Amino acid sequence: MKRILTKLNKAFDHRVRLGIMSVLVVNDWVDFTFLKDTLELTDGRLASHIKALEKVKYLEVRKRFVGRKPNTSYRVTEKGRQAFQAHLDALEELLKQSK
Amino acid sequence: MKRILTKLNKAFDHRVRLGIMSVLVVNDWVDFTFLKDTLELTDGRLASHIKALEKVKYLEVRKRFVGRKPNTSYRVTEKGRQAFQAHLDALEELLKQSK
DNA sequence: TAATTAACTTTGTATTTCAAAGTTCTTTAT
DNA sequence: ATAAAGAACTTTGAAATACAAAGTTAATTA
Repeated sequence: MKRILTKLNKAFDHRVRLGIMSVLVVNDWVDFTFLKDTLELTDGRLASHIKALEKVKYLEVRKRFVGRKPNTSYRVTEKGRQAFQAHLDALEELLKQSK
Repeated sequence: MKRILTKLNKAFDHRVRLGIMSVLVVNDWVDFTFLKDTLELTDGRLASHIKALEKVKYLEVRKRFVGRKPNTSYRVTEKGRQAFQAHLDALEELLKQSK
């Protein structure tokens, strides 16, 4: 029960980033539009939260053309997967704490 | 799986507030100093997050003297308890989402 | 040639967070 | 009586974050 809060990752403080991560941990290569539609975000808002996760290397990007359309996809890195799992573990521990 | 993000409560976006709530849901009337020590926060920082939770009526306050010392305690309101539970339920749903 | 689509980026504002210092009230020490 | 200390804040000011709205780029289809 030590240092409860330090184990929670501030990269995941925001619900939009929690949403992005939770979609990405169960799907390999998810594209921008899918995330945008699933999470019901404007493209600017989605882009900025993705950028924050990219910055700490929790996400990687792939840009290509699918048919004739540009397509950008993301997937979680190993580092991101571990960080997210650690965050969830910390959350769980926090919540099952007894008196 | 609809409107995933709207069910997450932004009052609980921050890890300090998650920490406060998780202590309060399992303890009746927790005092300021205990929260401060448990969560390892400065008093200013703790006070400001508590204030945010009070503002939305998730916490109530009791001020009194214990022996000769002033003592301020907090407990979660019914509204707060429900909101927190709803948030945790939403989190769980978010995380168990499948492809 | 014009309009559309995808995926951003930029701009400007508003909100949030924080440390550090200041405050109030009461007790204890000198 | 005066000073110092403790509890629980509040205030201040600065930095970081978040957001909507508008602008951008490159390729595509009408």
